[in-house]
Amino acid sequence: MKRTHTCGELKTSDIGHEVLLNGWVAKRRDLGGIIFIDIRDRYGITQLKISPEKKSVHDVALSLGNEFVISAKGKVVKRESINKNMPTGEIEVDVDSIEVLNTSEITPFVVEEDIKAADDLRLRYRYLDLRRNSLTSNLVLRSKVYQIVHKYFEKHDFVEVETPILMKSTPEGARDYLVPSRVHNGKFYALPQSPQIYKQILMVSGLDRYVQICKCFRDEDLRADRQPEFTQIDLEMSFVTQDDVFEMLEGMFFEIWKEIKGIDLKLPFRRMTYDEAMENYGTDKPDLRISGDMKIVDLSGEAAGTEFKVFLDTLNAGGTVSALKLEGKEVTRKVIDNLTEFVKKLGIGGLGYIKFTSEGVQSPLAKFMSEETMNAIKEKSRAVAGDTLFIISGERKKALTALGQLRLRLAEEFSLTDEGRFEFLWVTDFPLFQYDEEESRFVAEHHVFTMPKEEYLKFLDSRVREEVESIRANCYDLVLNGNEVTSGSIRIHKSDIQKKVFDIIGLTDEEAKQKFGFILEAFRYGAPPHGGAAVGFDRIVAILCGLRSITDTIAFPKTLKASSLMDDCPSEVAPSQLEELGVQLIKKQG
RNA sequence: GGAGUCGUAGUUCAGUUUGGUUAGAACGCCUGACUGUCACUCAGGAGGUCGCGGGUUCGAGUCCCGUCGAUUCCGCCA
Repeated sequence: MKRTHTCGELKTSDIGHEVLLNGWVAKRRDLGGIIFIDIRDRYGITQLKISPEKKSVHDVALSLGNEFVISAKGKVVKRESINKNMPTGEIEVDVDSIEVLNTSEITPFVVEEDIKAADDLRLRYRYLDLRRNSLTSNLVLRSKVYQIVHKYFEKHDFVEVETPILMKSTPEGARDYLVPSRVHNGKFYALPQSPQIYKQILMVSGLDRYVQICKCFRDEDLRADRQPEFTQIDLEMSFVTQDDVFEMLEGMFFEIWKEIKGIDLKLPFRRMTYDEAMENYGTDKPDLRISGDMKIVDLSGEAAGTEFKVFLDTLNAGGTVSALKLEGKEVTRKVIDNLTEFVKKLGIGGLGYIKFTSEGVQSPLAKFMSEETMNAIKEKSRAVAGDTLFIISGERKKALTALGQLRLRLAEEFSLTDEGRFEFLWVTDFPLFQYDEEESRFVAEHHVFTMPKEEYLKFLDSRVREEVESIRANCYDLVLNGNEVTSGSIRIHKSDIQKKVFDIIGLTDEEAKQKFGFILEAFRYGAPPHGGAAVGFDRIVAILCGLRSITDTIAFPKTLKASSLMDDCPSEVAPSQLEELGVQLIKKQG
C-alpha cells in the first residue's frame, strides 16, 4: 500500500518499472473493455489502464466512483496515444491490482480544475475545493514564501518572538475581537490587531531586531482583500531611520520575487510623498502599471477663465477643477453615461468631458469658454486629436479622490493596466492626524506611536485644524500594483512627544495611563529610537498567485459576513459556558 | 450602517420583462452498449419546498413587502 511514486512524477524513463500509486479517482473512462482511470494527488494526475483480461482488477475498476481513495499497483508503460496536455501524458500504468482504501459519497460538486460551483458551496466543502491543483498550488506557494521570509530575517540577525494572542484591549484603531475572561469575570482580553505594542516593548528590552509572521484580528467589515483574521510579517528594528527599514524590506521582496518568480526586482523601489501621490493620482496607493501613467491635471487656472458656473462656484469655495486624460480611445455616449453615474455615486455632481478630434473639440463645456481657454486646456493637458479629457470639480480632496477612482475605472474599462508588471512604490510623509468630523476630534492617521517629522514638532502644541493636519509623519506604506502591501513608521520613543500626541487625539492623562500606562512606563527606562513595519502577507501571496482576492491564499477563509461556512462558525454556546464567563446575552431591539 | 447583483434539479444556468397546460438545458448520478480514451461516445432513466415567511390574485418561479445567505462597492479598516 505504500506508494513508490506520486501521481505527478512518472516519465518515459520510468517505463518498465513496477510502481504503486496512491490517490483519488479523478475520472473514470469505461470504454466497455478497457478502462482508464485518472488518479490524482497533490503532485499531479496519472492515467491508469485496466485491461479486461485482468478480470479481478477490472471488476474493482468497474466499482470505482469519483473521489474514491485507491492504491494501484502495476507497470509503467508507454501510451499508445500521447496526451501533450499533461506532464505525465507520455506514460500510463498498466494496473495489476487496485486496493480501495476508502469510498466516497457523490460529491456536491465535481472536483475539477475548471470549477463551476458557487463560492459558498466551495467554502462549505473547502476540503474538496482544496483538492484542486489551482488551490493547492496557492498554499504551496504561500508556504514557500513563508520559508524565504524566515530564512531572510534569520540571515539578518532578527529574532523571531511570539507575542500574546490574548492581550489588552486598547482604544483607537479597528474594533477589537474580545475574549471574556473566566477567572476575571467582567474583564476581557482582546485579540491583537497587530503586535504593535509588544514589538515596541521588545525594542526597549534590547532585542534590537524582531520579526514574526503572525495572525492579526480586526472586527471590521470585510472586502475581497480583507479577512477578519489575516497574516502579517511584523518587524521592528532599533537605532534605525526610515531608509534602513526600506532597505531591509526591499531585500526581502527581492528574494521573494527572485525565488518565486525568477525576477530580479530593480532596487531601490521608487518613492513618492503622500502629497505627491494624492495630487497626481488621487490616492495614497497609486497603481503605476497604467499605460500613459494618467496623472491628474490641475485645470483650476484655466477653469477660472470659463463662464461655467459650477466651476466658478467650486473655485470660489476653494475647490479644484482637475482632469484625467484618456489617450487615443474611442469614447461612446454610453461609456460617458456610465462614468458619470460612477462619479455621482462617489458624491461628485457630474462629469465634464472634452473630446479632441481631428475636426475640432466636442464638449458640452465648449459653449462656456472662449477658444483661447479651450486651447489653454489642451495645452496644459497636452492633449492631441483622439484624446478625451474627463473633468471633475469639487472640494479638493474629494475631487482628487474621485479622480483617483475614475483613473482605475478607466484603466479597467479600456484595459490600460499591464498585468504582467510589478510596480513597487514607497509612499512617505503621511499626515499624522486627521480631523474626524463625526467625533469632533483629531484621530491618528496611522497609529498613535508614529513619530512626527522633526520640522513639524512645533505644531504638536497647536490646536488649529490646518496646522495639526499639516503635520507630516515618519510614516510610510509600500504600494504594489495599487495595493497597500506594507505599512510602517518610525516610532515615538520619548514620553514627552508621546504625551503631546495623546493630548491632540483627546486622550486625557488618566485615560492614557489606564490604556497605555505600561508602554509609557517602559519608555521611561531607556527606550531606543526604533521603527518598523508590517507586511500584508496574504496580499503579497495573492499578487504572486495572480489573484485579486486573498480568499484563495487562505486554507480556511471566512465570508464577507465573517463566518466560516465549513464549520458553521461563529456559533451559539451553551448557557453554562456563558454563566461561567459571567456573560449575559441581550436581545437586539427590532 | 447604506447601495447594487445573485438565490430555480446534486452542480452551472435558462425561464421572471408581459402572472396562465405537465418548470427546461448542460454537466453530474443510475441502467445498458462499446477494447485506446483523456470534456470518451451512444441509448435510456431517476432527480424540483423555484432560499425562507407573508401579501396581492381565480391563479405566483414570475408582482409587492419582509427576512436569510453569498458577492461587489461606499462608510469602516490606527
